[in-house]
Amino acid sequence: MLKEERQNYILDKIREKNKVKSNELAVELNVSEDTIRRDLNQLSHNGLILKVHGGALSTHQKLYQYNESTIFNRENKIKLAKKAISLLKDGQVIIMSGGTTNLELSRLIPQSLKLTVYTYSLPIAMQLTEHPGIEVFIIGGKIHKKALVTVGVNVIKILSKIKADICFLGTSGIDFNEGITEVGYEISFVKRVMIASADNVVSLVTSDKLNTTQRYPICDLNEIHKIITNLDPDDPKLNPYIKRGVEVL
Amino acid sequence: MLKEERQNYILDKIREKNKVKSNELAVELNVSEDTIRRDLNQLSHNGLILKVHGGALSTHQKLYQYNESTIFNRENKIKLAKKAISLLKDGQVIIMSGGTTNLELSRLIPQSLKLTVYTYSLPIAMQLTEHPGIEVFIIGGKIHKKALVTVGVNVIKILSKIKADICFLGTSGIDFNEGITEVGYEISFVKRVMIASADNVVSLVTSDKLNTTQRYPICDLNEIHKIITNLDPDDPKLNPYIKRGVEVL
DNA sequence: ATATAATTTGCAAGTTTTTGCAGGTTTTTT
DNA sequence: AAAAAACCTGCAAAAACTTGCAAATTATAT
Repeated sequence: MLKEERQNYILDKIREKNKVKSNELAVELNVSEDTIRRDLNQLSHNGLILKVHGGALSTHQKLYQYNESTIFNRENKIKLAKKAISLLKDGQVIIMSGGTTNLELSRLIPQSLKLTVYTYSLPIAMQLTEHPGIEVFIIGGKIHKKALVTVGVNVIKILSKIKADICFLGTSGIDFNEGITEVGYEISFVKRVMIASADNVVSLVTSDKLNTTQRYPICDLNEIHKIITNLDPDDPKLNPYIKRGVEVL
Repeated sequence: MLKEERQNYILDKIREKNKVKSNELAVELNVSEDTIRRDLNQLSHNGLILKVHGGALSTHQKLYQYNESTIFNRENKIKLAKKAISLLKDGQVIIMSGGTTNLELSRLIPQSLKLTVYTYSLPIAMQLTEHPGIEVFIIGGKIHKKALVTVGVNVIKILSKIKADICFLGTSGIDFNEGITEVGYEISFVKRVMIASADNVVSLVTSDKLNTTQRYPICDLNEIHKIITNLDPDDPKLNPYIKRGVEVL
C-alpha cells in the first residue's frame, strides 16, 4: 500500500468518524505506529487534520462546527447517506434540500467526485465548501432562522430555472396514499419546485418518517423516482412503496 | 477516547446545558474525577469555560461556530467593531461585506437593535441568525470556497437593486493616494457595487492595512464617508486621511 | 535492465504526556 | 462543628511520542 493511499484512507476515516487513533490505524493498515504518526504529522502540517496525543481529529469542526450530538438518529442518517452516494457520478448537477440527513450526505461525499450542487441551506452550503471537487451554489433570499434555509419568491424563481440530474429531497413525511408531505408552508412550496426541476427525484427518508403525514402536501408518490431509507430494501415496511412503482434502495 | 475528544464533549455539553458537574462527567466519559478536573482546569485556563467548585459553567461569550483563535488580530477587530456599532440605529438597512472584521461586528451587535442586513458572506449570515432582531438576507450565487462568500453576476445584480443606509466595507488595502484596493478580482467588482448602493459607506480597516495597496482598485477616498480603525482618531497615521476629507472614528 | 539516489519504514533508546491513586487540604452541606 | 464532597499535590505506570539510524522500498538515471 502506498503512502498516499494510506493517507487518503486516514482522511476518509476522519471525515466519517471525526477522529482516528494511531494504534487502531496501525492495525487496520498493517504498518507500525511510527508510520501512522508520521502520516498524521504530515497531514496535520498541511492543515488537513488536527494532530493530538493518541491520534487526530477533524479540523473542519474548527471553523464551522455543528453539534453532532444534536442530530437525531445520526447512525441511520449515515447509513442512508451512503446509499445516496452510490447514485452520484462525476459531472452531475444536484439540488439538495435542507435537513440533517442531507447534511450528513454532504459530509460523506467522496473527495474524488466532481459535482455541481445547488442548495438553499446554509449549513449544507458551508459543509460542501470543504469539498474540493464540488462547485457550490447557494440560493439567496431571506433566511429562516430556525431551519437555516432561505425562503421566498426569489428561491422559487431561481430553482425553477435549474435543470438538475438529481434532487435529494429531505422528507419529513411519506405515506403510500398521501405521498410526500411537509411541516412548513413555505418550504412545501419550495420543494414542489425542486421536484419539477430535476430528472431524478430521490426522497431521503429515515424509517421513523415512513407512513407519517404532515400538514402540507408536496407531491404524489409517482412523482418521485427513488426512495432511500436506512432499512434493508426488502424490509416488509417498504413493500407498499415498491408496489406503487417507486424504486427503493 | 482521546483527551481532546473528551474536552470537546465537555464543551458541547456546556454549550447545550450551560453547566456541567465533575462527578457526572466522570461517569459519562468513564474516567476518574481527577481527569475531569484536569480537563476543566485546562479548558478554564484557555478561557473557554468558567471553572467552579463541583464543575464548570459557560462563559457567556458563546463561541458558537467560529473558532476565535483563528481570527488574526482579534482584539483590534473587536475594538473597531464597537465603534462601528455606534453608527447603528433601529430600522436601518445594512450591507455587509465579508471578512473577519465584519464577523466580529456581527457578533457584537446589541440584541436590542432591529435591523435588516444583506450580506454575501456565509459565516456572517450564520452569525446574524443568532440575533433575534435582525432580518438576514443572504445574496445567492456561486460560493468562493476560501472566502466563504458568493460571487458572480447575480450577486452584482441583486446588490445594485438594494438601497441601504450603511455599507460596512471590510477593507484589505487603503492608501491616501490609491484609495481602497482589493486582493481578489471578483470581489473588487462586488465591492464597487456595494458602495454605489449605500448612502453611507464605512470602511473598516485594521491598522496593519493602513497605507497598503492591493492589486485591484475599488474606489477613490472621496467615495467613502467614514473610516473606522482600531487606532485613536487623532493618531498621526490617520492625518492624511482626515485632510482628504474623510471622517475618521 | 541495472545501478544509483531518494524516500519510506521499522526499530531501539530515551523523553514526555496522560491517567488513576494515595494522602492531605479546602469548601460545602448538614 | 462534624461529615461529606470536592480539591490539590506528588507519584508511578502505561501509553504515546521523538530522534537517530539502518534496512527496505520506490523513483530516477544510465
